[in-house]
Amino acid sequence: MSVMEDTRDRIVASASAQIQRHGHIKTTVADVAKHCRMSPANIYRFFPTKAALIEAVSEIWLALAEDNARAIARQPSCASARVREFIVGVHEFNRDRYTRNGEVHETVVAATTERWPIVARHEKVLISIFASILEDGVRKGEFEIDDIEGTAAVMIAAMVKFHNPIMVAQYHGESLIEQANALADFMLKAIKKR
Amino acid sequence: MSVMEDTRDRIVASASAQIQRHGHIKTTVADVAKHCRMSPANIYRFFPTKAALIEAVSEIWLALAEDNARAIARQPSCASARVREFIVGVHEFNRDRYTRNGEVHETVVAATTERWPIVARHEKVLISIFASILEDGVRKGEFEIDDIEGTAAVMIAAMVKFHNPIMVAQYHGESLIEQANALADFMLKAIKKR
DNA sequence: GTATTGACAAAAAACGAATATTATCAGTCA
DNA sequence: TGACTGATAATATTCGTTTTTTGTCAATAC
Repeated sequence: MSVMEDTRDRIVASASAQIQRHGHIKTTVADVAKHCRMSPANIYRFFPTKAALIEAVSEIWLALAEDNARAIARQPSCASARVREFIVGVHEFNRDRYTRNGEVHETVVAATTERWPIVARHEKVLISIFASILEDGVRKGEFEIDDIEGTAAVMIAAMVKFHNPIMVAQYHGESLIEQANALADFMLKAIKKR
Repeated sequence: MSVMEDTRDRIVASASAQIQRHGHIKTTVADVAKHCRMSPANIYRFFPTKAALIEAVSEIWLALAEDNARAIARQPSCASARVREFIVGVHEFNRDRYTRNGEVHETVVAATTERWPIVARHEKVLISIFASILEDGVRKGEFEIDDIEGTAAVMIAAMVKFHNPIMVAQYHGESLIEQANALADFMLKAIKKR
């Protein structure tokens, strides 16, 4: 079975490379198959549809964003600093993807627009990572919050302008770092203990 | 000159009606001209391009949203209640336009996506209306805010998920009223005097 | 007997000629 | 003299056709 998983990974890696070059619309199952030296039909033994393949690729890209968020959450700085870093850092991650890897970003935008299941899951993960910062802040007496998960969800919703791939592309890739910092300042007022 | 302004208004009204029926893409300058019983060429005496005409129509629709926002800001309730009403009410206004008048909403979405100048102006107006609520709250000792205009801008940015026409359409017209209320609760914590 | 493929139907996309739309401007009409 | 139009060039869109792509499955190969 390991050989099958290996083949699956090769397909995903090849699809990922193709999409980065040509975008997910121009990338055909036949292209991916050719680069894997197999027939298009064989792809369908591993993925029920082309969409499922693209989804598997997108999942990896979203996981990169989650890794980035987790790295910020685990930093040794105080919780307030990490809240700010999360808001600004996730924005910058998205913006970099837009400017440096347009095809990848476009695929993530499609996933968001068409509301693929992986995106809802991704949002939940981000909320939970952000909640871990809040929880830490509460434990250390930095923050005062009743419902940590609920507050994390509300705060993530307030960050939509800076985190949502559609919005990041919408603002034509311009940096909203100043504004993101201002939002951090504002939101910290709501949770800081005094 | 009043006769010219009158003609201009007739053109805008006719275009508005046509767009509501058929959308701004299917509406042609010839259609609008026919309904005004004039030649297409004459439209161009009043508007340099079709886009300028659509913009004039959109301006009126955005003004309706501003009127709605102003009505909320002027209510006799306390500032906190008006902050909540603003957040929820502007969301509901957008959602209603999406569900009840899809073609109009689609045009506003195009204006937002393509960043027509009127949209930036509209956002500034909303910020200033919202700032008037904040100012009132500060004057009455309800809120404690340093930079009122700046805070208004940040808070409007945090409402993007609920106010931005693209986002409202994106969420498929579903009601985010619960979430909007939760955001109001959260943000009020940041500005309420204690 | 499991992995893989070639052949193929259904659906989608690309293409290109025919048609419609935008926008201009010299000229009419009142 | 100024509001308006008809004729028309440039551009964009539609629509029908061809080609490509997606997805299936019985047949093949290892």
